[in-house]
Amino acid sequence: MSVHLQNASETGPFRACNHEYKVSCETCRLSRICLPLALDSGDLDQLETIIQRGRPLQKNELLYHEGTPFQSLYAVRSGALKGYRTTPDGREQVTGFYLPGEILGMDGISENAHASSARALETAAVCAVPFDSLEKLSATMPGLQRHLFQLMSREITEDQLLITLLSKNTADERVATLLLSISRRNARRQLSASQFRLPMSRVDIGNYLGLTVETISRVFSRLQKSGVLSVDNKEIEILDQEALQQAANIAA
Amino acid sequence: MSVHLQNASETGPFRACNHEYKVSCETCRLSRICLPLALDSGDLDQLETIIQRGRPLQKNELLYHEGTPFQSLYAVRSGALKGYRTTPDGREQVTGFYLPGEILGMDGISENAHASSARALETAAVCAVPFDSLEKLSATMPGLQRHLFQLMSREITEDQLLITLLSKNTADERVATLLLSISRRNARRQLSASQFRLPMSRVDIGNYLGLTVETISRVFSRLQKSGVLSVDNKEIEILDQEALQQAANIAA
DNA sequence: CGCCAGTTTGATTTGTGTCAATAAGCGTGG
DNA sequence: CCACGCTTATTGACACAAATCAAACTGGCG
Repeated sequence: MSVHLQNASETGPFRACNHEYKVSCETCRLSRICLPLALDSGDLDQLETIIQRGRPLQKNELLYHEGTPFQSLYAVRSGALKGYRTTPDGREQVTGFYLPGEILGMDGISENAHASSARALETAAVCAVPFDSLEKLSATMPGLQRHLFQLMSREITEDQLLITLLSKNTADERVATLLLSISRRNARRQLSASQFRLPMSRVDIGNYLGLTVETISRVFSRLQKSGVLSVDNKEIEILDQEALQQAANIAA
Repeated sequence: MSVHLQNASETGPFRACNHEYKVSCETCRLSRICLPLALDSGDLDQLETIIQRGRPLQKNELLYHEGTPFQSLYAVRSGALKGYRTTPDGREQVTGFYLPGEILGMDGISENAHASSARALETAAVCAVPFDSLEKLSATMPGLQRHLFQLMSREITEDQLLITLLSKNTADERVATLLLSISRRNARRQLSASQFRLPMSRVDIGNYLGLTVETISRVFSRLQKSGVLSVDNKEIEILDQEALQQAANIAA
């Protein structure tokens, strides 16, 4: 299946390396869309004390693996990751892509073990937030507690949107919707909404959208031929936002 | 679309009726699988004070509607409900079925408005738990806070399972998986795992599984002909648990 | 008892998967 | 710097599972 089945809790970046990665939430330009959102500077200092930062993950490196003990939530600082589950017959289902400022790992809470795996799609820096500390902290910080509830609730509604997409929409609509989602998330980080590089492969896109690689490729070709997109491998330019939204068929 | 678009917060069962529905978590036989799980009797008393119980919902009655203000989580006491979202083009996507002891409404937390709607599939009794009270309570009751996090986390992993099902499995596998899920949830409530009545229509099943009514009907016929099931409209008997699990293709 | 929503079954169409082959990136080492 | 090999992406021909269209049947409820 893969050569990257190491146990992240033993050999992962947060134990194997003792370098200091001098970054703080306070100076992080993602703080307004990340965990710190909604915290005043006093509370932020407390949060700061529990956050761990390790060496960046290499492309294809595993952050955590399904079944291993759950300890932390993770915030993406740079790069991108994919979340996925392995089906009982050994295939992979990509359940989400995680871009800077986004939080992953919440599916591990219920069983105290990760229900999915996470792998870096490119070199990626990640902050680890030990969940037991976060739990204790959130009991004394109503804003944090609420933010965590909201974060998990948002994940639920986003999963429901994906369920709807998979259940009701055509290949073209699915791809268009994903592109619009990435575009919007880029804009949120002050990046271009119309020009960007996809961090994931066609295989991952197809897997995420319940389609084959070939179909993804065909859809890209079609959208390019009709002048909606300019596609150069992973480099995407949205030429006609309007038309792309049309193609997504109002399922944003 | 529907004649049941009333605003639940104004005309719903928790305001319209002043009857006392004398039930308590302590005497409820669902308490071990519901919210009270993991609470000692002192904490339970506190929880008890915030829970509201209204008159039962009629079949097809709306519990809450997407877009309306979020106030409470709901626990199913009896009957069954479906959760669904309306797509931008007016179709419906069923996102889940809720049986006694199960909690719904968590997708409303992130935006303070319900992201989905919930409708009774049959006469159903429901407990409402005002979320702001629950939040305050959980700040002082670590067990409750943890339980809520776990509940939401479980919802996420279940949504991920549905995503995988929709993305990777055939019609037969999807139907078999749903039947096994309902069977397992019945068993959890001490009911028969092999004989039960489906509370939802074929349309709802198809909608939930991303298939048409006709396909659902054909799958039931096939499973019956091959001796795996006995199907009499909504009355289901699992004749060969083993074979059904086989049909679900290890995607439990 | 009759009506209408819900269900079943059949015939046909279609979007996407599968199989196959070529082409284009990209890292590695000569 | 180019040559090599491997992974990833594109394009085409064909197959198939499920959708669609159509019609008959069933059963619950007024």
